[in-house]
Amino acid sequence: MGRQPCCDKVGLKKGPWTSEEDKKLVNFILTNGQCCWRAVPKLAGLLRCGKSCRLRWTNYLRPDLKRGLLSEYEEKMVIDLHAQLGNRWSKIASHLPGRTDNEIKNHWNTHIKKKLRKMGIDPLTHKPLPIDPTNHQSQEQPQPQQVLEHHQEQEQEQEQISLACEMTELGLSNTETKEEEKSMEASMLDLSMEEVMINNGFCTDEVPLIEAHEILVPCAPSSSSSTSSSSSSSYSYGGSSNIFEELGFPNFDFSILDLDNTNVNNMGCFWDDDDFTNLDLLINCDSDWNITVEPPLIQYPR
DNA sequence: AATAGGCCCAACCGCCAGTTG
DNA sequence: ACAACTGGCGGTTGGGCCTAT
Repeated sequence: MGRQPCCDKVGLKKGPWTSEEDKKLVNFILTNGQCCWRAVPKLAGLLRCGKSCRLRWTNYLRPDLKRGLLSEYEEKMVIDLHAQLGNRWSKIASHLPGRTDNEIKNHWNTHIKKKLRKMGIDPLTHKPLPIDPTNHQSQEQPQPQQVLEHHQEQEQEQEQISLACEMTELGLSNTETKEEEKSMEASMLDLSMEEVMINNGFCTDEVPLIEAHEILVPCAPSSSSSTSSSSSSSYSYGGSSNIFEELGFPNFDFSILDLDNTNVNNMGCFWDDDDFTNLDLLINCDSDWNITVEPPLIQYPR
């Protein structure tokens, strides 16, 4: 017997999500939590495949997502992690709080790959590209000495980044400002050579991934907007630090969550019974969404 | 102003691993 | 052990936006 499709595709909508659909999905998940995705579209009144709902939520609607381009610091981390993990985007994303695998994959394919090639580095192997003898005069192609120098720079950077990765593991990531990044780099440089040596053999597979409760969710609009820039996307909700705001939900301040509480973990705690008081605050307030909150149907363990 | 081409990213597809009965 | 099923992952693509001509 063959594998069944993930959902009954007849009559299902495909393509870009409308804000109305987003509202329905967000409303449903805020009310009921993340449950069996297969059931979500039916229960939420969406003509979508469950998989599509899950993707939309995880890649776009999740309130803990950072928006905007990756900062230089994040980019370095991605490069370093890619060198160690390869195209395991979800693993890489797990080291960058607020970033999705899809986002990182896209950024890699559109920006970083090109950047590395331009610098004479093979994005697949992270080693200097072989010099094309037929094109050695090319301006694009760096001279061997340049490549070597750059590679040395890269190695130095990677040492720093490895340390940064470790700090991320410790929950010290999520620097929001250039100043913080700089001070972090500075403090990284203060670490002993011994630590640096240890980190040369750093392997992310050998260390636990960052736990959800270790992720500090920014309350204020992310400064990523500053890094994200001018060229920030003009897509429907692009550039916003808060999708709820964009969708017409009142601004959701994550500071209402007690981040020091060990029970608190990113979204997990979000759905705890105690936090529905906060959700009430969020959902019951005036908005043209006319959201009516019913008691959570089922609390699904995550 | 028109348009062709490139860029970017949200979303889809197909496969795989894990879970359940 | 096996089939059925779900969730998750990585690769790919379609279409809107941007820019150069």
